[in-house]
Amino acid sequence: MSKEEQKFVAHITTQEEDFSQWYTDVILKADLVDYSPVKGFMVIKPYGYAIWENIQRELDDRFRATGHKNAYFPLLIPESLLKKEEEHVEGFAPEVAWVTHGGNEELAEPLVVRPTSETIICSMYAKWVQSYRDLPLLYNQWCNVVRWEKSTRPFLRTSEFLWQEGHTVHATEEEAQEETLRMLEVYREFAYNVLAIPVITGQKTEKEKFAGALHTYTIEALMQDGKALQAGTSHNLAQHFAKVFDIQYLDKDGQLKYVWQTSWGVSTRLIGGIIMVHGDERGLVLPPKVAPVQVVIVPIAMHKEGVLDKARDIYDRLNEIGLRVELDDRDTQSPGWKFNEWELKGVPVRIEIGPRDIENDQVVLVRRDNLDKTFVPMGELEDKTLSAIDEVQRGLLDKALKMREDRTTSAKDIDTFKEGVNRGFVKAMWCGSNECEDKIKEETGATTRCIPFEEEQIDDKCICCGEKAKHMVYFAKAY
RNA sequence: CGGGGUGUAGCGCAGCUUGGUAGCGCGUCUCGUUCGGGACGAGAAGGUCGCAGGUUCAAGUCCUGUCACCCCGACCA
Repeated sequence: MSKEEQKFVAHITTQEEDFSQWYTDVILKADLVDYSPVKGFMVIKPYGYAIWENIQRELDDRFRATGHKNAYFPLLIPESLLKKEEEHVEGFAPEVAWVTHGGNEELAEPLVVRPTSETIICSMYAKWVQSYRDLPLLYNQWCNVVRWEKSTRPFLRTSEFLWQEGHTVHATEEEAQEETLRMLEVYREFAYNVLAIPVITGQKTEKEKFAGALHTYTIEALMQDGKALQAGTSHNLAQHFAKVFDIQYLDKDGQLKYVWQTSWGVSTRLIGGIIMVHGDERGLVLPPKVAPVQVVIVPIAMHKEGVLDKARDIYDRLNEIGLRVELDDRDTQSPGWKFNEWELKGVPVRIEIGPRDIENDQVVLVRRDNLDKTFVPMGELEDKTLSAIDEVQRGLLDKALKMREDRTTSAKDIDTFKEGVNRGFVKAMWCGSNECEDKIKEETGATTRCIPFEEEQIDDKCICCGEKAKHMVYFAKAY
């Protein structure tokens, strides 16, 4: 590493030294978030929020394409509604925020700030669903939820977070199961193609499933420090909520029947995932598809005749073809300073334009993922920039795939297992018992991430108790 | 909620042991020179030392309490 680089990276803790601190340094210095006066609540600043907006747009398109409509349900839920489904209350009661007063009046019934909206939505669905002709209802909402967390970290776990929650009701069990898996696949495809994050898909164990669900499915991503991040979940709620909220419809055959339900969600936690999968020692590295700024233009010696005009011309041409471009024409910062700052902010492509380039009718193009520099003839500006954007997106995915592969092992014995979970995912056999799951967690710090859809036969015995194995499971330490 | 750490100018820190009128670097503002990987000179602005009590002639410094943040666990998206 050169002296200059050392000087720069000295501002950020290295990943190797302390990954958590690196994460905190990066999100603050890249201007994604700031701490608010309320414990556990973060301000998402414009640059961070723009990432979320891009995630929203990409996902929302996919939700619409699969027949869903957006709606909005209230923030506050009466205590009695939350308490209707037994497992659900038990799961969420310890972390809900209560509203007990309206103005100066104490409320007759306390309200909770939604930790998730199954209950209030079900109470409405009970009114809206009468006939099989009303089904299915395929609604989604973008909103905030509050869970009173004991320890918080920006994006990964905050007391309030932004998310989307899809809530659907169906006439049949099969339809609900199809929907559950359809949306999981939407998440998987989105993570892979948009966030450049390859995820493992599979089913959660009984212990790890959503409070009130029959089955929970998950997408699990691996971070560069070897810890797993649950990046999205899709639940088959069966008729658990339908029965307590009395959501029934009159079927073709004249019979009154309960609906079958699903719910699914991803949150601003995804932003934490992007940072920890792609980031490097110079800061953020953003996948072009969600980067708030895809191309930054840095003029060199911009006070000189023609430089700024040329830079504006480049800006217009790239803007014209639909790229998110920014021209950094601040006269308070030197070019070198700007290079470092935009790298810290993870902008996928940088274009430099100076007197020398103008003379040669070219620009300098630099990729953020590998810092490769190329000279691009002015006539090929649009083509070469677009292909560079594609290459960065592809490059990040390839790198993430390789990282996950390097950090995934399989284990037949507990020692190999322990080594493996210090590096990443471990594939191992499991007998299916809660006891073994607990014991493994206690001894190794690793939890079951999921029972993947594609299981391998690593062994025929449970890694913990040695009894006959039921499933191959992905284990990891998790966020 | 347990263990550890930190709160002093916008940011990063020193000062605290041994109480005596608050400092450094970066950034900011003005002017000039610069501009191809964190430029340089000159001048200037900016702090009730996290908050609340207490001890003292005197508290950033000592004592008590409290709040917040960070890290590691437990719990959870």
